[in-house]
Amino acid sequence: MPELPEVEVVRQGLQRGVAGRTIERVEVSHPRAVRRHLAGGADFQALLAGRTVTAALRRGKYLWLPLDSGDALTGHLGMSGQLLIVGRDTPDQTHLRVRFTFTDGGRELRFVDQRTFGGLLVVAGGAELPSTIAHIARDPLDPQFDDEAFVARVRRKRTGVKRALLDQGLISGIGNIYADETLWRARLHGERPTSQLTATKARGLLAHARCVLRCSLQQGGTSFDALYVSTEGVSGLFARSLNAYGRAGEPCPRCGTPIRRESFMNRSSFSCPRCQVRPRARP
DNA sequence: ACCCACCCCTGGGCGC
DNA sequence: TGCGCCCAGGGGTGGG
Repeated sequence: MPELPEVEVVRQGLQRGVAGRTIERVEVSHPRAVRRHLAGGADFQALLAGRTVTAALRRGKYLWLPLDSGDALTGHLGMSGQLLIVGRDTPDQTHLRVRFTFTDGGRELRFVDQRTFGGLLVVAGGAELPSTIAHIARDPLDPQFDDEAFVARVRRKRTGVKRALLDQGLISGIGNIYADETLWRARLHGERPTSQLTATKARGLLAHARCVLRCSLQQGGTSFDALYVSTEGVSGLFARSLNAYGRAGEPCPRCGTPIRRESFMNRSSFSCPRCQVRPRARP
């Protein structure tokens, strides 16, 4: 569910609400939430108790909290994960999976996840960059993102533009919503072969992606329902600014042609049939 | 290197 | 009210 803007909003909430605090106790109430911590839930809890969180960092859609031990509490929200910072007297959420209490007696951190596609793990020595995330590219809002390297790599690929935008090893943080919004802005169909992009077009694509991500971040991300919220339980407002995603049958805000929905990798793609002409040849 | 199907889950919406 | 479908912002895997 959450893509870069949503995850970044959560990161900012963690930085404000958890960084500098010392974990007292960890309760794992659903083993699936820590399935990627191969040593098991008891080990997960033991590695965290008494540790101080030093920061809240993000790469793409992954988050991590560096610890004073040099390890990193690492997480991915999957489709429905939430990290909520709530008072101790807040009733347990239906899908509460992991609870963290802190030695200062203040608000708890709770990992709540309806579909359990998300998960947490402690990566040994991963404070700088957890090894489990090392294969993820930088995101386009990262100051160290290398534009020209991206342009060269994307043009070398033999695939469609949408697949490239969703390739977290090439450019991270973009999911189905922001891929469709980026393509709508760039007037490109997602099946357009990346090899046909001129360097100028590729730079433009990147600029459109940045624009969409920044704009969404400013509005707190996209929330279709209560499944995506910040650490404070607040929904984002970017859904009202979507031009293509989820708008099948509604007029294209640019030309009025009804937005089409197409099947794509067992999901959906939304685009304007007039502004975003489907290429004839396959990638 | 890439593509596809399929896996992991729960729940909301819809037609019947 | 119930049932069976389809759908949903994620990634990972294994076979072709």
